[in-house]
Amino acid sequence: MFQTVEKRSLSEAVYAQLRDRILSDELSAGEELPSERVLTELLGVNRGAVREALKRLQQARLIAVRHGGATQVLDWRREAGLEMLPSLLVKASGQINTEVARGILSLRQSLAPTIAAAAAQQAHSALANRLDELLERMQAAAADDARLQVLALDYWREVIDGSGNIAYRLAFNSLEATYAAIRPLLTAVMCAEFRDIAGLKALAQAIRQGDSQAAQDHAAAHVALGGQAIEHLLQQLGSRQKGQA
Amino acid sequence: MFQTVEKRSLSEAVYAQLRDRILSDELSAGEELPSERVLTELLGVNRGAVREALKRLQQARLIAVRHGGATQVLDWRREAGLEMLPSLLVKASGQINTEVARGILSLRQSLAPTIAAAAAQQAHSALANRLDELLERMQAAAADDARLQVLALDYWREVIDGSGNIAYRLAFNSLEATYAAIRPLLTAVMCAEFRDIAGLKALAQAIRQGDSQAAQDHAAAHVALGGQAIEHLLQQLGSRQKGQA
DNA sequence: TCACAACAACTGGTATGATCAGTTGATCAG
DNA sequence: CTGATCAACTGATCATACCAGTTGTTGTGA
Repeated sequence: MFQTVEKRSLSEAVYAQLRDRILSDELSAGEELPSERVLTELLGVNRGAVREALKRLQQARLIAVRHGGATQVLDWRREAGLEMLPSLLVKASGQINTEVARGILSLRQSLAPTIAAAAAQQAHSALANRLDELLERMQAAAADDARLQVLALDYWREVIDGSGNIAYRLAFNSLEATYAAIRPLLTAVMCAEFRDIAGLKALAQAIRQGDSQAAQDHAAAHVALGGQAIEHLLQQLGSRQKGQA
Repeated sequence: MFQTVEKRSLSEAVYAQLRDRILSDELSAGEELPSERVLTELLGVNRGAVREALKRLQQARLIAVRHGGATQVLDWRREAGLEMLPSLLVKASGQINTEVARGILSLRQSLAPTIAAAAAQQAHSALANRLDELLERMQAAAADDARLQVLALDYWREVIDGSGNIAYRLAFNSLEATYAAIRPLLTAVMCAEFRDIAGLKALAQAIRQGDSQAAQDHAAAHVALGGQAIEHLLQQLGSRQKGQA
């Protein structure tokens, strides 16, 4: 019903503005940013706020700052990390970039089976027990798609933890942050996947038995459900946006 | 022969110190950071430097800052993205975290075949031509492992671009930044993979023919070379570090 | 003419101190 | 016990210095 109101600091606003200009190629790679003092005047904020925003851009590998020299825009396609996905997926205008969405889907469908297989190989009953518990909670909430979505994410988090691979975990974190940017949309579209509790149950069973091949197959089949649903939506979106243009 | 000397700004030093403390669990999730004014005194730098460092930590999803409230340390295992891999791989002490290294290897060996398959499906002759050109350059530099390494990375960058998937690209960028942190080591250890120009040639051929299955297989076989070499090294490292402890 | 030192005019980096603004918990009236 | 008030935190913003590195120009000497 209620949602926390968004409050944005100045430096965050500056960061978001510059980030979006860079990601939309309005500021292209190699281009030099105005000096901090000029930005201060252009944006009407304090130099500290500008510098804080620049530090964030630097952390995101979107710009390169050199003491005494000009600040350059980097090639985000070559330098940026997965944490930029949310900003790439939903453009500054609010529209969804279907190409990016397809890419994310593909990454997801590639990683999920691998992770499931690794989890089956590493962890067995302890993990499977936790998964079974989650599955019970999912069945109890079978009517509430939003709740199912949360539990499904918890489920995958457990599987990833079970794989013992921190790299998978970090990649998943970035993906999850991306989902969060369009959560309401996903809740509606991907319910076919959330409701496939049977698929997750089969996966848990495969993990319990340490059968990594079965785990891989069940994971692939499960995430394909959401993948198909989204692909269907993207095709609608694509033709609609094309129709508008 | 020569390498650029590293110059570190105050805010960067503060960032690095706090980041390492968080990633090493010295500062654990949920814990509250001292206030900015206190940090200023503890670290002996001005408040601006502290704030800039905190902004970077915030961008990296390592801390949560609330206006008026205390700044909390987040659970990096749950929040951080792939861009933290370099700092996780090589600990503050300089030692390599073998568990993280294995995770990275696994991620790499999972993604490479998928990406190769996608590239074969999407792009054909144009990409294959660029790859062939790179392969010629690799053959010309066959004696220079460091040069081969650079060209191999260029090769994969082309393949990823050919796949048209920006998510793969961003993940690759993070991985590449991780490699950069231990480049000299990799040059020595992974030369078996860099020298497998024949494998990359077979992959290029599969891409030209649009044979995604063959591309997937060749990619898997190729990256397995480096994977085995590193796994071998990690086992040595593991037993040596265990011997020291 | 050609190095090259010196300098001016940028650039970002650091420092200080004040003030605004949100949070928290204690206190006190109702 | 509820809810307003207030003091004491917290981070956020601001203005103004000055330090430090880079860059291009300018003038000097060989």
